[in-house]
Amino acid sequence: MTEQDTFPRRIWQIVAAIPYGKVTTYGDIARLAGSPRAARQVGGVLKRLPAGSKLPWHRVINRLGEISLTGADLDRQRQALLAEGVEVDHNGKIALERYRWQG
DNA sequence: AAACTGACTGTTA
DNA sequence: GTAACAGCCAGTT
Repeated sequence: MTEQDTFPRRIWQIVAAIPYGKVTTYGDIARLAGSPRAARQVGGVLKRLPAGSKLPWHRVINRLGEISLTGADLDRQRQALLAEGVEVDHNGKIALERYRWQG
């Protein structure tokens, strides 16, 4: 097996496992990936996703239950979440206790 | 190799 | 409720 075990690959695998209609946080993904202090790097991986990726990156939000993106990007993520039934207010705030995914 | 960057988080005030 | 700071650590220059 020539498969490498790189940080981005672990992140991609975890994000791919977030169920439809659920969300999780950067910190939780980092913890599941085995680098509990690498929440920032999780954001870095998602930011650099290959164009055309089918990963549900929009299901990842911050620990306060808010979308971390701004401007047009925030709006895109909000629309993607609304489209799968996640309630997001106009500021990008989500009821984390209600939609949180526990891997 | 070294410096810089940042889709984060916890603490402090 | 806000804002400022300091750790954090993998990717990019």
